[in-house]
Amino acid sequence: MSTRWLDDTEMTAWLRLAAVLELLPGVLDSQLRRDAELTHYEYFVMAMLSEAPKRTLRMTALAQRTNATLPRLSHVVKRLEDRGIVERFPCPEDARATNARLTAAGWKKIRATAPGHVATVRQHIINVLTPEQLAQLADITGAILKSVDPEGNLSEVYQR
Amino acid sequence: MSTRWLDDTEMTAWLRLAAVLELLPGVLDSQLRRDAELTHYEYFVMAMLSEAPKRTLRMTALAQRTNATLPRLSHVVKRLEDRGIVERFPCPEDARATNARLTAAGWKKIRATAPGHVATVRQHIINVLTPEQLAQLADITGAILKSVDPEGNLSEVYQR
DNA sequence: GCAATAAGGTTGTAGCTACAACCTTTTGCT
DNA sequence: AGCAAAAGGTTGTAGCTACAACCTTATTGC
Repeated sequence: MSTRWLDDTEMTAWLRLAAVLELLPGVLDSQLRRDAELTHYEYFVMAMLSEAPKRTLRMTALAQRTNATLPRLSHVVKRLEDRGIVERFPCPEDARATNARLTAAGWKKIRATAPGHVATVRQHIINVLTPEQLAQLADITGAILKSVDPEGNLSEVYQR
Repeated sequence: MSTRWLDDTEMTAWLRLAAVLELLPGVLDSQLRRDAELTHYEYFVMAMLSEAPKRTLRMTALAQRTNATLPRLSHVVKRLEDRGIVERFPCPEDARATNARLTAAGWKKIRATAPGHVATVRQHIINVLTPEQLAQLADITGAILKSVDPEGNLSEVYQR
């Protein structure tokens, strides 16, 4: 089985994407950690809860929306719970399930934190791209997500 | 200071990019871990060494090319050294510096591992994009890298 | 010349994630 | 009904990364 290697164009695109994968998470994490003692993933969990009805979601649904495994989410939510940012309670309809809800303190915290985070995203992503490039980026990442997560088990943000 | 929030187009592009940041590393890592007991970062270190003259680079240069901090690289190289994949030796020109060199076993290992890794990259990135999108991706990631790493301290893969 | 500072690396450790094991409740089958 | 399998979560732990502290050798300033 002979390998088809990457040509120059393919290699450049891939190397740059790999560099972004390596560097961008650190940039996001360090702003949030400095300004709010949060990781980007923790922020994202709070953001998804804040947009949900009653600021509540089942753990499984929350894991999907944050593109994470359930064990990872479980650990993160426990830490957020210890900090008074979220609370967990059993789901009435299904005794197996657990609901996670953003507390009042958590709601206050994400409202205080969001502006700085959005500014960071603008600074490094939105503002450095043209509107056309932004649309291209949505299409490109949509295609990649479709192949990385074919069954749509995780986030559905890439679905039309 | 009032915040300018993200509109729908901006939000979609960013949510999808964030999902890729979260999911793609795991896909790459698990293929390499399964087939070669390597993380993607370890593979990348080996790849950069394999393309260098004498398969040797100074730690600082290697850290730059792999978009990593020196402490992280130092730990990784130590583990690779324990496995006989790389070797370290003092740099003759500068007594402070350390050189890292890919061993014969390391060279053999990356040659054996590369086809599977390239196939994974093709499957999830290259093959799901058109040639135009690939060029767009290179430009977009280039712009992001320029803002994330303005001084060009790290990788120079984004420079024209 | 010789401190002071910078450059190049290594090491220790806290904290986060992946993976596996486990428990409980629900669903499906017959 | 009753039992097997699936769904929903949690917990334990190994391993990797970030951050800070530290050591050694070069370079700079005066």
